[in-house]
Amino acid sequence: MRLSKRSEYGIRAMRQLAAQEPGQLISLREIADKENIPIKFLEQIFLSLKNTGLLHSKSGRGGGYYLGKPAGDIYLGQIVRTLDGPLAPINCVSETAYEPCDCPDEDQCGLRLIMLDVRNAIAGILDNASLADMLDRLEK
Amino acid sequence: MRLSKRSEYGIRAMRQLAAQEPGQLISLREIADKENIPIKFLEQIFLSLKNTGLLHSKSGRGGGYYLGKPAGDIYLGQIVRTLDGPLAPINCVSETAYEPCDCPDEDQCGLRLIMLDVRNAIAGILDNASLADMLDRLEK
DNA sequence: TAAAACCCTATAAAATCTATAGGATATAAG
DNA sequence: CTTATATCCTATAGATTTTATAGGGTTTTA
Repeated sequence: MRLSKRSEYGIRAMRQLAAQEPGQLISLREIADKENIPIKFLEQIFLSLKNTGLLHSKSGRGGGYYLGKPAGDIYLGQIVRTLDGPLAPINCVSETAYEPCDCPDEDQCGLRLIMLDVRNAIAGILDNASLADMLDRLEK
Repeated sequence: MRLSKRSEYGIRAMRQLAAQEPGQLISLREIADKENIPIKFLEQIFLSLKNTGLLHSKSGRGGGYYLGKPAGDIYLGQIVRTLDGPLAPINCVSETAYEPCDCPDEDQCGLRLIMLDVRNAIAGILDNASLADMLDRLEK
């Protein structure tokens, strides 16, 4: 039930961007240094986040990254799904990557129903926790 | 956020035992056949479950496995922790494998607080879902 | 035109997960 | 008392995933 380094790094990096004035750029190097993340690994992570629109960038000298949406509209669930794949513990309870399992009746499989609860609980938290929320909790 | 095959197999196998009359033995072979689990892999899984007391066994001809406790007292949380390790997404929110992270103040780290919610949600479900509950849900 | 930044793909290195192998030990039946 | 059947236990192979690095290309600004 682990959060990968990939996601952890991604979230921490996004938090740096969220703490910035909206639209303000930060370079990869600066974020990697501040958060102690291997820079080339973070580059890959940012590439994925760009592809799903959570991040924008500006190339060239003086360039950098900035959030694709207001920090209040970026939820950890989106970040984790982008970087780690589905939140669901097993595919037969996934919203984004559903695949049938081979139990005879999915609606009567106790294991599946419990894992569905787990999925819903995880998604309920991560899909309601925005980067802005994360910063707020920090300030309290 | 995935449940390993190891845990899935373990839970499914334990469910077979839970469906039995209390104290009734089933052999490894029979369970592996019924649940379509590689027998030698299941053997390893059972070894771990025996070590944590969730399973007992009887050697020799006519031997087999049976639950170490009533099905109502064996919770999925225990099985998953035994087979997959801690439920927590990151170690700094783990009850069973706590390790400090390197944020300056853990009580003010928004990421940690959210992951703590996630851990508590997962544990809240899996530590309250027994094998007996799982069978009940099946019958409804 | 040179420096600094992002862009993108490939690959290496490490770790983890899944599965198999094989012999040791225990028990019951014949 | 021997054989068949089962668990016990450790080692290791094979596959996959995760983490990290490499390296060259493109864009932009000074």
